[in-house]
Amino acid sequence: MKYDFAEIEKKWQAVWEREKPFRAETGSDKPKFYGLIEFPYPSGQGLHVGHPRPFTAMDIVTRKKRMDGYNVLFPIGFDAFGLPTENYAIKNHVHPAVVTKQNIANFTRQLKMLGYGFDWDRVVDTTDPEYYKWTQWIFLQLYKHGLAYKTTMPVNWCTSCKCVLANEEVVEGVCERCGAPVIRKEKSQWMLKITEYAQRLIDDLDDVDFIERVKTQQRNWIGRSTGAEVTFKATTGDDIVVFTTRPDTLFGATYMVLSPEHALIKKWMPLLKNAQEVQDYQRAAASKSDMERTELNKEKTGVKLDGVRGVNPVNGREIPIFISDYVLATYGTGAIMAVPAHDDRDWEFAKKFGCEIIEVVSGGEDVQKAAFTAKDETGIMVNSEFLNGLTVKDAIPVITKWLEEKGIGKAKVNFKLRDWVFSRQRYWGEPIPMVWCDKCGWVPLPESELPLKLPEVDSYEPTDDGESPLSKMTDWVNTTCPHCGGPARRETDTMPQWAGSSWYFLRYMDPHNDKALASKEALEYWSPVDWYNGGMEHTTLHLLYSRFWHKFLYDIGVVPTKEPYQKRTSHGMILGEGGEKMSKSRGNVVNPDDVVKSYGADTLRLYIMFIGDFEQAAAWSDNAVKGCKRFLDRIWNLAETRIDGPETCSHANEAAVHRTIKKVGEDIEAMKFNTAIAAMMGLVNAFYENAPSRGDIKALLLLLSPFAPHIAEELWERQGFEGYASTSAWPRYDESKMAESEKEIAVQINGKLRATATVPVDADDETVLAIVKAQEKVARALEGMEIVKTIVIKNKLVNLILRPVK
RNA sequence: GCCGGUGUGAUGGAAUUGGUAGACGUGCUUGACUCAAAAUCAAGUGCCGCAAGGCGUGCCGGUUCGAGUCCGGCCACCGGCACCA
Repeated sequence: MKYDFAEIEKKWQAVWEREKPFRAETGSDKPKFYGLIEFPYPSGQGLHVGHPRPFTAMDIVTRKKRMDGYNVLFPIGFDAFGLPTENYAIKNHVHPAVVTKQNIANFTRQLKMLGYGFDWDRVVDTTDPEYYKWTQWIFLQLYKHGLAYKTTMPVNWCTSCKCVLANEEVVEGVCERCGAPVIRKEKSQWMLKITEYAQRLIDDLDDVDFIERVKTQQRNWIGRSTGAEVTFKATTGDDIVVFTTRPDTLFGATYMVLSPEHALIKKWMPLLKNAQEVQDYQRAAASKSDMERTELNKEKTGVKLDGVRGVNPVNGREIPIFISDYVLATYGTGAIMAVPAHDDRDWEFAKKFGCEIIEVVSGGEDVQKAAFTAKDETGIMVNSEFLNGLTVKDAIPVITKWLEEKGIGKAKVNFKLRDWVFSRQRYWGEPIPMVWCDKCGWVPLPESELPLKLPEVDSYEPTDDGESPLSKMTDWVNTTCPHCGGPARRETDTMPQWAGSSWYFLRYMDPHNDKALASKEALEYWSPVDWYNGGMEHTTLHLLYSRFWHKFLYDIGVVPTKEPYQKRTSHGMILGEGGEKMSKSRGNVVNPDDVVKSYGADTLRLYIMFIGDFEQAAAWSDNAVKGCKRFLDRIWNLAETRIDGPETCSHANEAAVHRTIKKVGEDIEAMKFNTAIAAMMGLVNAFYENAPSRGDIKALLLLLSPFAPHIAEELWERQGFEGYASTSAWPRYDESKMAESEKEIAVQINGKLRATATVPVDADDETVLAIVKAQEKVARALEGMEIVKTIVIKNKLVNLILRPVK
């Protein structure tokens, strides 16, 4: 019979549906393993071939863990709030909830078609009120602990989505999602104080097993820098506080720069002789978009304040004050001391505006020609009174202590991370459970009133004035104040897409609980997630946000661990056939439905893991898919009919079987799925040379089971083995059975490969040398030569160093 | 500019602690089966050379009996951050 993958896959999927062999059991005595993948956004296009890569990888890992005797939680759900659904709803006049339902049904069909061992009883959907009740609950806790606040500030505004964005969602000045330009807009927004957790979000990376590039990317994004805050006096008597990472260069500060938005400028305006010029500059800076500010990151501009000067506190020198947009209002204190001799940006500005450049660190080139910025021991302090002669490294603590003693400065740490803008002016998101009362201000909804459900509306379009569509729903908006009972209005903005995904992994632990986001028992049992695989694009978004929420939940005693995820890995993208990104416009999108139809789910699973290094991007190849199908066909041919005999390995294949068991097991743990499959292919090739015994086949089917579960199960049944392959124990290997009796070793002469020799394994050096020297090629090379040195590496090689006999 | 990653046959990619470079797959060549093709099975396939032999892991140099792997110096490409003081 032919390998009828369609029939076989249907058959076993029905068995899994009925018998639920992949259900997780909270509280089991077995050791637990929680494997997590990023839950998909159920788009209208359905699953993309990019999805099966991480999904199959974690399916393999968890299937193996199950076979190793673990109680495995491998859940799935849907991150279903979001703009594409809402936009589709607007265009087609369907309710987003209806669209979401259809899309989830389609995704579910596709995921089941691929044979993943999810626990389907634990599916979560972020748009389900029973789910977002708890998202809202977490928001209320954040509010009650002072970590959610509403404020008016300039925010990122996507001109196409008509919606504010978090800093993390702006990439090179454009919207991360739609690519439209982002402008600055003053809006009143809910904010979450992620900055309060900045230090811990860095520190606790030391305790988790994340791949290095994830850790560094998070550290870079949080952007910690240490230095000092120093108070300069202005000639008006005002204090100007600056932040610097180089307090050692204080004696070289020859001017100051304030950001155009700095508060003191307004106060000084009447004193300025060039007030008009200053105001013009402020206006010009304000109208620049993010794009212009970053892209035009070239020529420095600025205006000198005419009428006010600063005083350098270390030497009492009066220095000019400028305003310039190269100083950011949102970082540090929005003001700097400029040390042109030792900072590239200050140097450039000083050259253009003719400011004095004073060297205070020697060891570089002429500071009139370029700034000398080295921070290490190469520089020695000069022109700096009591710091002279010290290295930069030694000078920093000395000057910091001095500033503290004089009361004009102190050590200070700054972060690039900004608070999280948490409001969106859209319909399809969680309503923010807050009420505005003219008498009481912002009042949180009582927890008993959760979930605050989205109202039914007719139109989901954001309003032209940038308000949420909910603002038009007067019935819903107008309410009573939970505090005083007077008339009040609901918050009409909704939460960002990232809200629901910030805690979903907790809900999986206890998805049907209506008393808490999850029971204490479930949280204690399953926490933390043991292994979380996901995309690099979520490193500064989802991963950072969910770590923040989890730390907060830990602080208020809800969750038992400081960190949500013990291990984080990341997969490379699947590219189109030509190595380009798959996209509808390029027409190179591969649909998993088509592949399954032509080759079957097992072939797709195998191919997507065999395609290359899991962490590296890989290009799809229709031809190479066939190789994986061939491999399964070859296994089918070997095992289609029952092989009788004892369930032990055949003599001829024993070593190969044991080596493959070891290799496949280790490779799965190391995410080297491609070489695991290569090893199995090698074993099958060996079986074509030496017919496999019943035991040989049994081992192969068990190894294959996590990768290609349907065919493995079918052949397992045909062979008449007990139970199911997918719930059997992972095979064991025996090192002593892996060794072969003979080994081919390399024979080098003067370090160059000249021959190979077959020697008994672990033979002593004399035996090996005797065999090697007896070889014709070696004997010929030895003529007229003497051996100067002999190197023998057991079971690997012999190297003879020769020179002519004199 | 800073941080991280990658560079290996026609091609996707393999190579423990430095120890036979190119596993496994694709493609290609040849043979078997077939009226024929596909499929399948078998053999071959880094480059130059009839051969002996020589040359080969982005480039230059070094350490070593021996370097894809270690050290120094470059180049190219990919990703992240970017006027963060």
